[in-house]
Amino acid sequence: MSVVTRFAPSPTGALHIGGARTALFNWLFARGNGGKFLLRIEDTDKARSTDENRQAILDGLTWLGLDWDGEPSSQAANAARHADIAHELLDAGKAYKCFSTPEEIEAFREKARAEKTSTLFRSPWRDVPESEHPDAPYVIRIKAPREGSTTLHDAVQGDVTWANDQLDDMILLRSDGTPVYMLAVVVDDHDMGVTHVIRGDDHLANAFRQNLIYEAMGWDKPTLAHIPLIFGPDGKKLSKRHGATGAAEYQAMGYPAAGMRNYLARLGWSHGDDEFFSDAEAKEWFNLEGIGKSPARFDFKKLENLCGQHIAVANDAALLQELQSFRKSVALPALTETQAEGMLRAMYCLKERAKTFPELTEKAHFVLTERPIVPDEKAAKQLDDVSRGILKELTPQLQNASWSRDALEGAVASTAEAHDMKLGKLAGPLRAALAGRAVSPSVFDMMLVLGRDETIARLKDASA
RNA sequence: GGUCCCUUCGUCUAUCGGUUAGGACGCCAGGUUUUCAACCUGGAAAGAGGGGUUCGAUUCCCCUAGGGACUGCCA
Repeated sequence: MSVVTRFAPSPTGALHIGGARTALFNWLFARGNGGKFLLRIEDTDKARSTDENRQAILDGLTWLGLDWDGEPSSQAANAARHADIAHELLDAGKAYKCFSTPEEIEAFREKARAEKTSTLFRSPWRDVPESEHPDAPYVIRIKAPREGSTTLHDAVQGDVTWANDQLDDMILLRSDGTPVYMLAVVVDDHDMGVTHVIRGDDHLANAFRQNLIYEAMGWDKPTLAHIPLIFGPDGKKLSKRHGATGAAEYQAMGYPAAGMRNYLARLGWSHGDDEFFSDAEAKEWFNLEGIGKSPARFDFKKLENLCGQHIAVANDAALLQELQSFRKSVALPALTETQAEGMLRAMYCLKERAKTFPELTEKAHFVLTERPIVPDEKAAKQLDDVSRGILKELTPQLQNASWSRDALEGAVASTAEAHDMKLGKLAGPLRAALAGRAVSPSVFDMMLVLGRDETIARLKDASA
């Protein structure tokens, strides 16, 4: 049986970073096993679902590079099918009509809470024959067993056992005839042929409710894998006050998608001591056994470290392309053709020193800017009269040097020596003249990237 | 309140009864150095607590504590 996984977000908000990881796990598992990764939008809550959220989720997955098979399906679109199943269960005597009103139920719960007894609602209609049914709105409830216990095997959590009397006769169909999530997931998962349900462990308890439907319909059950949630750095559930909860926010901060995937995969899953790995390796290695049972905290430092490593080994052209889409995502103008070309020439010395796209851009300033170079405050300090004099002296020497790294280093070193100063002392003003910044790649790399004419011109500008 | 789940360095984790408890990020010290980043060397740093089981427990069981999830005509 080939693997089919799915990611089933509800479009009631943006793509949460925890959801992104769930999607990633499903994607890795499917791709690593030659299976399919499906996307299903759980939009049965019409009041809270929006098209914007739906699009944001799709965009987030796309940014992360998680491609799904086929078109995303809409759960709401299958409502008729869900209702059919509810009626099938009703006809089979495995579900029943309940005429209790929401008010009655709420009153019961309130009383139960006050008396500290179970708030599980026991419908009085469970065994009332059809002939005694009133002509009133009703919901369809499943008949849950009240005795014994149920043990479900979870690939992450192991065997989990629930007493059946902890299960209520959950609603399948609302009084307006619309299906409820708990029914819809099961029917859709079954219809879509989902073999492995990998989802957040906030659904672990739901699994027992959903199991009722599988049992009643006699359907094959998928393998379950409930993964722990992601916490914020303080160990509390990741929320708004931790800053970034949405995948889009990480995109806006300029983290490369490959680094994000690596970090997220490593958060709660492990393959021995492997920390830094490619997508190909992740797909090959990913398995349910490697998923941990305890919640993991989000660590920005480690994210950054991995992102830096991924940028360093990335393909130059691909990096440029991702930089461009990053700029687009934060409403920055696209790099011009000239800038892009310069970027490509400089990439070899840029990518080893950046962890994010903003950092990459900052270090690339020397090649993105044009003459006249306007030094920032720190760079301006380097260009005092003395150092400008030395630059002036250095310029003709560079002009005559063969444009190789050795020759350039030689010229600069001898000029420094002539003034009885260390190379580092001269590198400051030189950097300021070439980049207009106090932080940049090596001055020699800049000269090599800029070329003779541009380098000389910038030096003349600065020492004039 | 009830039910279920979780608990190894600050953080992510390895270990699947016998290890000087390993790695990574971060941190500290030193080195390299042309700024930043990177890099090299070294270092500090952990089995929540208490009971069992066992020749031997981080590993298996129980209790306690702490954390979390669920407990909707939401998903």
